[in-house]
Amino acid sequence: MLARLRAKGERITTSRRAIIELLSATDDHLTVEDIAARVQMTHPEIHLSTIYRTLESLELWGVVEHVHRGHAPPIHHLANAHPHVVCETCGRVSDIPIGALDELALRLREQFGFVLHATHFALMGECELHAGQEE
Amino acid sequence: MLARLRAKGERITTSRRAIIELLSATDDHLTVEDIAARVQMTHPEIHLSTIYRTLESLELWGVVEHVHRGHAPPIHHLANAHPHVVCETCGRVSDIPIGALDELALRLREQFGFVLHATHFALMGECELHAGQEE
DNA sequence: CGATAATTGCGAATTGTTCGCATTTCCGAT
DNA sequence: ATCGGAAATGCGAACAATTCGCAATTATCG
Repeated sequence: MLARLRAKGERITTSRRAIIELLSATDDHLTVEDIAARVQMTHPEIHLSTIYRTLESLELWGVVEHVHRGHAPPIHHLANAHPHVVCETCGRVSDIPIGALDELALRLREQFGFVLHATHFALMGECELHAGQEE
Repeated sequence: MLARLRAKGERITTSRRAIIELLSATDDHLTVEDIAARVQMTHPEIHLSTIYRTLESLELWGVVEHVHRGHAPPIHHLANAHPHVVCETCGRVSDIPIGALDELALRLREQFGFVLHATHFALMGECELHAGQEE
């Protein structure tokens, strides 16, 4: 993976390595703050703004993606496109299968010419534990 | 509409009246900043923080809703639940039919027990003019 | 190694939103 | 009509998340 970046002619720096390793090691859905906290456990010198910039670069290179979750800050993970659902009550993020939005995407494209980016936002609602409550 | 609020025992104030009138008069998708600018044309004394609080109240009472749009600030409109799509390139917001997400909602509920709030976030992607470009 | 362009650390600036609090306003009871 | 008290407002300060400018550092190439 680092090799892939090197092949692209990008530099391998401490923060890039640290963030890629962190995201590779977990399936969690991490906010920038989460990432900073964990990266800084081993590399306290890595500044928050560097994390923002690193994530931005990694995203540009297709290594990382982020997902918007309404009121909550976005989450980041290795590029591995699948849609997400977020419970508006407890904040839990769950993955849903790749393809779950295909039918919708097709319909939007045919009827409105709109090309859905199904992984760049979360579907919001209530998980089974909180269904029925309001936000 | 104002009568409906009065019936609920809520007070009718200048900012509440102004915001309801503004939102009733347009189909646009307005950010808080848009709302402030327009309301303040006729009521310059209405403070931005009042607009936030008024929108919060109106939302609590089911008169107004807001929709999240990823990077862009949320938009507000009279409660009139239907889903939205947002072009990530030009920012344009379009309404899509009530029910366009029903099938998806049903499937999420059956398979994951997840109750979709189909109008509390926008579907992101590219409109017909910008399809193919990246964010 | 040494040059050089990319990247970082850092703090300050921005943006969007919330809060505390003194003052004002709404509205039901007088 | 007007009074009293709760509710809402205006205001500025506080906050949170993110971006920026810039000097110092560092990864890579020759």
